Amino acid sequence: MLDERDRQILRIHQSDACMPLSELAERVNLSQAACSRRLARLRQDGYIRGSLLLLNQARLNLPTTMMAVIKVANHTKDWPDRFRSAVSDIDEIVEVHRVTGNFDYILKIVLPNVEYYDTIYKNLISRLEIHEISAYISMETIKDRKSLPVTHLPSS
Amino acid sequence: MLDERDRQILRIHQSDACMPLSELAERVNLSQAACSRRLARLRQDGYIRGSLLLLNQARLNLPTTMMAVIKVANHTKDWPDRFRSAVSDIDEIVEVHRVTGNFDYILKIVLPNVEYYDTIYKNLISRLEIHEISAYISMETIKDRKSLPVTHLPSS
DNA sequence: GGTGAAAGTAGCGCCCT
DNA sequence: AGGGCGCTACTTTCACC
Repeated sequence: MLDERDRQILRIHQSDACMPLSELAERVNLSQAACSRRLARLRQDGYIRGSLLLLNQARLNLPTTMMAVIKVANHTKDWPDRFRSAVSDIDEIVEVHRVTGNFDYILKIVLPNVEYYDTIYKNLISRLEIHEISAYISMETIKDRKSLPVTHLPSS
Repeated sequence: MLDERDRQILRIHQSDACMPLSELAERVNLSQAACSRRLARLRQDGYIRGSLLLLNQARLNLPTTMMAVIKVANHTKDWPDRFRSAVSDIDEIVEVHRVTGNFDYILKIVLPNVEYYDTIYKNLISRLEIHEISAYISMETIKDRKSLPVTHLPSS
């Protein structure tokens, strides 16, 4: 289990993967050696899976975010694999969840503009039998924490 | 504008913020100095906004992901601010979009379990007048690329 | 854009508390 | 389990070509 120090390390380090060990150690009031040991353990135990560079979506000419909900036409045996491979192939689809309730899937899509959605749409319906698909344009991203809360860990 | 090398750098570096310059330079067939100069420029021009540590959601006791859609009861003047501050305060709400169409907001929520959603729900309705809120449990995350496609940039 | 040297870091082992 | 030290190896950065 993790103690408060470990949680602090994850919380602070999470938003800056490139933070030098010296700074991280200082912020959690630990020597570099101790901090390095803890980091190694966190990595070892699978708490830390990797690091990412945070790119500027607008700069990459992807200012538009949309969400789409999909209902499947026929829940055939080969559908899951075909769906998976279709959404995998489309780079602009960044996130896909299979969900309970009156939809089957919820997608997040990033695009150069709203019109470009049509390209994605045509691509999808050309490869899959979709019963219903509705798209929602994000007018404003109110919150987008790329980090996770470190508050639900069982205390040690 | 960016040339193919710059795009390559972003594409490769994106999925590993901690990749040593030596490796990055080698993979794009550039000297370390040249690669470093390009990186500095990309940073300067705002393509790179920062870095993140990718944590293991399950390990953090947050194995459950849900999506929620919300319709506002009354579109009053003070609603946007109150909504923003409510969702900001709730750590488990990781993403919020204000959208067009027959919903007003779409949320992404991470949780220790499905039951915990009730806590979030009660928290939200205690602070806001919500006309309709429906939650969808993610049974399976089919795709979740934390990186962005680097394919829509105007070629130089 | 390439090269080479100089300064700064990380990571490791060690021993001690 | 943490602190402090010294070591080596590596990374970054800066001059210059």
